[in-house]
Amino acid sequence: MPNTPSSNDNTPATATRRERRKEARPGELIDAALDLFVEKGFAATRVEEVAARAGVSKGTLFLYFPSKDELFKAVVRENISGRFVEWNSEFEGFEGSTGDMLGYCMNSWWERVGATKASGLTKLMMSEASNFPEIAAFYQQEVIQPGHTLIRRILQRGMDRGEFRSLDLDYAVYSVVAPMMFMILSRHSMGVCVPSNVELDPQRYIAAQLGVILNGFSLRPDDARPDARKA
Amino acid sequence: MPNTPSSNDNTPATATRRERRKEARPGELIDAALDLFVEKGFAATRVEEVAARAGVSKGTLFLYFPSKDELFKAVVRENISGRFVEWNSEFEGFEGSTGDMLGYCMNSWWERVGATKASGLTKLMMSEASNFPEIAAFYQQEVIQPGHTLIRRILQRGMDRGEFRSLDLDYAVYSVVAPMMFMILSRHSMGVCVPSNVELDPQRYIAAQLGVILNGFSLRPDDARPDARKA
Amino acid sequence: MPNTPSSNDNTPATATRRERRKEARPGELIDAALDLFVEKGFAATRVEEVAARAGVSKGTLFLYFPSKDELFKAVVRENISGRFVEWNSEFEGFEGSTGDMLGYCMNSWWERVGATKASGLTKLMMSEASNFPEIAAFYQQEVIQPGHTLIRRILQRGMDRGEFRSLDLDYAVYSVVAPMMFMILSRHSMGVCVPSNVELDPQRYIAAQLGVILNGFSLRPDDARPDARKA
Amino acid sequence: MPNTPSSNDNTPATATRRERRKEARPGELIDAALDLFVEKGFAATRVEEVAARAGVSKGTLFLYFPSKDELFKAVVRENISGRFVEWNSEFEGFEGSTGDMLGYCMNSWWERVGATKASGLTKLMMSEASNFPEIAAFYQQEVIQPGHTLIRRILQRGMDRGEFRSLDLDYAVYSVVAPMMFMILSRHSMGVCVPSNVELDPQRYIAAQLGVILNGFSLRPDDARPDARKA
DNA sequence: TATGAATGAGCTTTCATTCAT
DNA sequence: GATGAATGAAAGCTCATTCAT
Repeated sequence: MPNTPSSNDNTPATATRRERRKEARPGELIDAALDLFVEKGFAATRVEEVAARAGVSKGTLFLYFPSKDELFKAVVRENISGRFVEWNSEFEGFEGSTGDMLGYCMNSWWERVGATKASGLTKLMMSEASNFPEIAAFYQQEVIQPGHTLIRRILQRGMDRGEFRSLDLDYAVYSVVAPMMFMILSRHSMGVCVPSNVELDPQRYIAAQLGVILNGFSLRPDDARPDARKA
Repeated sequence: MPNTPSSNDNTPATATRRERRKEARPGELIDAALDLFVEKGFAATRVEEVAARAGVSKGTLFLYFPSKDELFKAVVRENISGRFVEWNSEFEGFEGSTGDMLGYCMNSWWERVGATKASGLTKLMMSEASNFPEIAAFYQQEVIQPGHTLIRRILQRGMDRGEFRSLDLDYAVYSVVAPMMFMILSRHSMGVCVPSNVELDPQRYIAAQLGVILNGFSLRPDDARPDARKA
Repeated sequence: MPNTPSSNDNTPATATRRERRKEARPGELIDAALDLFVEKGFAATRVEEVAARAGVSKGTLFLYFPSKDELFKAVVRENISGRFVEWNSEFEGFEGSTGDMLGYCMNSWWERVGATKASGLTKLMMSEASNFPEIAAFYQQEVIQPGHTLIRRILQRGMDRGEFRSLDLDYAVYSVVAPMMFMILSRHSMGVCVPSNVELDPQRYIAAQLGVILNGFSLRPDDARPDARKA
Repeated sequence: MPNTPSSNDNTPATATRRERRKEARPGELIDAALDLFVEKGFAATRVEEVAARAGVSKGTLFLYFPSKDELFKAVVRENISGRFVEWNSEFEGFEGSTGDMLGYCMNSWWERVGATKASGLTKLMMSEASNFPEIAAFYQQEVIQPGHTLIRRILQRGMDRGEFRSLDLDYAVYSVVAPMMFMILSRHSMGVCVPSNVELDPQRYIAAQLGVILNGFSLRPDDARPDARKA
């Protein structure tokens, strides 16, 4: 609220340094944790390191997060699952073609997650999910489910509006998801996905995948009739 | 098999049973380790388990591999060896349409890799590569490069024969690779890829992805005069 | 109670509310601590809980008691104060048989101590005494000594009046004390005294013990010529 | 088996030092643990101390006992619950009067448990049971239950044989148990039970309690008739 | 005086690695 | 060569105690 500076005049200037610290702490810890989790993985990151990077002691971390698990969940919430409300509402208000919509969706996902440190969390889950079932369940519920639901709704919209051909929805979702996941992996897995000395250009990569997908989803001349009657 | 000594005639007669045992040890340990690393991940696998599964003691394992890290490296090196010779020669002799070829390729990859223990190796690399840079480089050279080259050649063939539209080859490859990698992940990562209580059916999955891809690669009516109207 | 100032007239008018508060603090903390120490033991009670129950912050507790240990000592000291004056005077005036007297004594002890929070103090001493030698000495002087003396006097009265047989007084005292202590333990020690799913009924328990004790103290026919035949 | 030295001749003298250590380890650890648990309590004893006192490292302790809890259980089994088979069989074979039997029982309990370090375990349970429910349940099952059952059987025998009067068994048990527990407490609780400068003499204490109890259990002249017909 | 954020020693348990036998 | 007993560094978490405000 940069345009309502006077409205805070009654907030005492006495908000002490300590109080300000206290409010900032969770965020500082989450930032530090994101860095380290992404860099070293969940198991290999020691809470003491996280605390140290945030400039506090081990005990202080546990003042704000009751366990390492909860710290991780907070990191995920802050960096990924929190985004879905925004995306969902963008979907609701979108006016253009479903193809544009899908493109917008993939590109903005890339900007807000894929290109950021947050994408490291996805990689991390792939590596360590099986060792931390509770975290895996959380991630699955907070990230995977909403993501799938959103994409499903987009594809459904395309079919409803006659823009896409009739799709096996349960599986078509993965035509969108797989390239994105793959992109993340390629950025975090030391060339285990992509030939060395190749650096994928995200924009071009997304454009290419989108091109194939949209062409793949589109009505073929012969599809005109069979689907027409479906409605 | 102490009672079938003659069946081993091709082994030098000078190799006593003990020596043969000794030579077999590393292989047995590597097999056991592959199973366990794939099943539980690198960190969660205890060397004692590996030794036990190979039927030796913990100490013995360290006789053959100086550390757990080295054991891991041996596992990967041992299991990657010319996996592409066969496929390449099949490509040379293939007669049908490039669409069929791609379908054959994906399905046979599934049968020979995706559905087998070998896919565990892929998963292993994705999870652990960043901790073993040398191994990642090795894997990338022995597996990633040849794989990409093969798919590239297929797509090129499709374009050359006028079956596929003009593709950005560097990126189109991933339309094929990504869904396959994703499939492996979903099978090895405890549902961090796929919503819980959904079990992907490989055949249906591959069929669906192939459907989208081939449609996506295909010439559109307007493509006849390639890219003319795109602008 | 800001609106009932006159009701406190007997408090010196010079004591401001804040000062009164301040004087009450230690007592409130000690009460809270007694409850919690009894309920959960010394080690398992967190000072923060004590402070919370007393309605102050952790820091405030340390303003009044320099350490958890000192808090414990204060709890015991504060709760032991001339618990035996009353009983002693009742003993002086008692008119009935010594058997009735003992029964009265045990039952009233149960009502006034055993069944109340005060028994928690006894339990506390039994559990923690060895960690607080000075306190143990204090308790022993203020509680154990007077208690023993009282019971001794009762038994002596019984012998003097020919109601009880000749007893080894130093040890007979424990026939009375032991069952009472045991009762307290059984009520505070999670069934380490009494088989699970058994809940002792105090009245019945006391009646049973008293029955055995009185029968045990009573003159036997042969006791007429005391101890004569024992050899 | 000091009289069968030659029977061990076939044991190879090659039982290495290491092997001998290995067999002795659990016992050494249990002994060390008993000492420390009794001296400092369960919670306050660190496993590292136990290991150190047994002359091994922390890790070694966990080679033999999977957790601190299990170590404690082993200590209890070794020092208390193991005794009940012996006691029970002694009960079966006992020929004398039930009074003698009870006396024998109390005295031998004193010798084998009460007078030994093992009695510290009982004190420990009273202090810490509520903080370690699993251990409390174990103790209750392995020690309290069998003890009560044994005493019950003795009292029942006395009643069956017309030696004891009709007793409220559920509560009479405590006439035996309470004095014993009390004795233990007095030895471990720094004079919280017994006046200072009094050192209870166990033999005399037990004799005195037994005297009162047996007299208390015995048939009174008037009991002769009513109980006589009960049979 | 009162607060409560911050600290850090201390505890149990795990497991790769060593080495005497 | 093979064993497996022994080691000890680490790691997550708790809580009495301190001290800036």
